[in-house]
Amino acid sequence: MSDAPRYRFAPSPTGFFHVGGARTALYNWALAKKSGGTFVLRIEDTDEARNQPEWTQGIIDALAWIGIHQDDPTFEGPYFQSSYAEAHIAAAEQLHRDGRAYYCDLTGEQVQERAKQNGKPGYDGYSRDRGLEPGPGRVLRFRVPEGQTVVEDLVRGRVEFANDTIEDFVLLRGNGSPMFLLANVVDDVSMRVSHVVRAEEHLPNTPKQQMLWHALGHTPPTWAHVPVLVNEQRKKLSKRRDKVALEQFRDEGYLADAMVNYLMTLGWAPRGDIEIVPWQQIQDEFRLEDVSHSPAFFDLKKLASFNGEYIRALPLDDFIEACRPFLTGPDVPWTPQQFDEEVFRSIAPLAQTRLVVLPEIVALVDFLFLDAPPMDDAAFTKTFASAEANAVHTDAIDEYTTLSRWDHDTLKTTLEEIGTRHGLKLGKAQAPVRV
RNA sequence: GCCCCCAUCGUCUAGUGGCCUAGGACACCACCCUUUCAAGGUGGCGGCACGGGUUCGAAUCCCGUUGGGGGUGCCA
Repeated sequence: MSDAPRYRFAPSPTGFFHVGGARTALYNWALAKKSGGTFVLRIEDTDEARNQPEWTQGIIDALAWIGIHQDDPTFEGPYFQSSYAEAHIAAAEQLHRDGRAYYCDLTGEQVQERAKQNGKPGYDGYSRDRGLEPGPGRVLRFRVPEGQTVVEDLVRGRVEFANDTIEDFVLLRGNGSPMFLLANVVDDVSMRVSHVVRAEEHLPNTPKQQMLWHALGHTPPTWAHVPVLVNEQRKKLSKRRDKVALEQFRDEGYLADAMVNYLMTLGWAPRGDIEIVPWQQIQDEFRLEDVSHSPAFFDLKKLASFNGEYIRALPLDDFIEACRPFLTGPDVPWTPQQFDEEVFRSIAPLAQTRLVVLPEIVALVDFLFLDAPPMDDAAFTKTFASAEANAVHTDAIDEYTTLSRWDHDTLKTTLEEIGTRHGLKLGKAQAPVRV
């Protein structure tokens, strides 16, 4: 058995891939790659019914987009948590036999009632010593030991929890099915996970998992809880309020490299003063110990800036290929007959410095393929407010129509002359023509 | 309520007791370049939450306050 580190990445199948999850995946991936270890993908849901194949495929596709490929030797999985229920239950029963867990017949309501009477929230350990046997409706609870639990966290350091603040949590539901916490630990043990790198929101349940590791007779993994990504209100990014689906960024014309680079600068920074760096450098330099402790605001503006830089840095052919989906899709305003690949090719270098996201390419080049391209009404009204502007425009149409040579210099000289005739300098004269 | 985490420009960060008059990036502003818009160049604005310690010396260590966030399910 190899002792190379094994990093597990465990998203739940929610129908889309969260940008925060993407960053965590990238952390795990960089570490696995750098160490010669393994990236273990586990689809996290104990309920078989919720595992939709297309959602799993969505996760795999999204991972592939950001460079985490299923066919890479570093990649292992996907595993489905729901298919290991038997092992989870067996582990729970073992815990019961060992006296580390006990059955309880209180319903959720009864637990709450007792809590109210006690003046203390949570389960009070009512059935600890009642020696109940398993039975329908009875849950199996973990017997939290006395003392304290110390979590050694790679990004946060030493975190202490007093065990008496942790209630005897449920391992098996009344219907016998395993809870996520248990399932997680059992799977981590059997998949020989050595490093658990996940979002900070999981820190409070880490002592529970750690106790389970010990109770099951194993040494807990190395923990690392990375800060969450937040919105402008400093709240954790959520699907309801915020744009968080990685797939959406992909579809809206963000480059994967830009996205990856940007995500990695949230909570971490490469050495030196340059933030835009190749993945290889990120992979080499990334360390969990250097990850920031505080939440990071996901800034669309900065992402846009990164994207623009990455677009500009693309070799021409790559740029053209990157634009293609947005030039030939069903939403494009021109017909395939109107679109001219060669014409596009010649103007592409000019367009390349003007894009923030790829779909903007359409509005930039549509006048080349359309008889009547959409106009900016505001700009039109403003520009054509003066008589001179209208005159320049009319003259330009006349003269451009009969021009012998249609090139940069001739066009410019002609327009300059027209402008002079109407008392306008080139800067002003060209405006109506451009509009 | 209880538990846990966090705190450097508006934002993302560098900084691990003297290299800090706190560096970079995004955003913003100005100027340059320019036939437009961009791109590019130059410059500017702007920050160590507060109060106590420790130390010859603190953004950096300790304590407290305040503020923010997360967790507290027979969800994952």
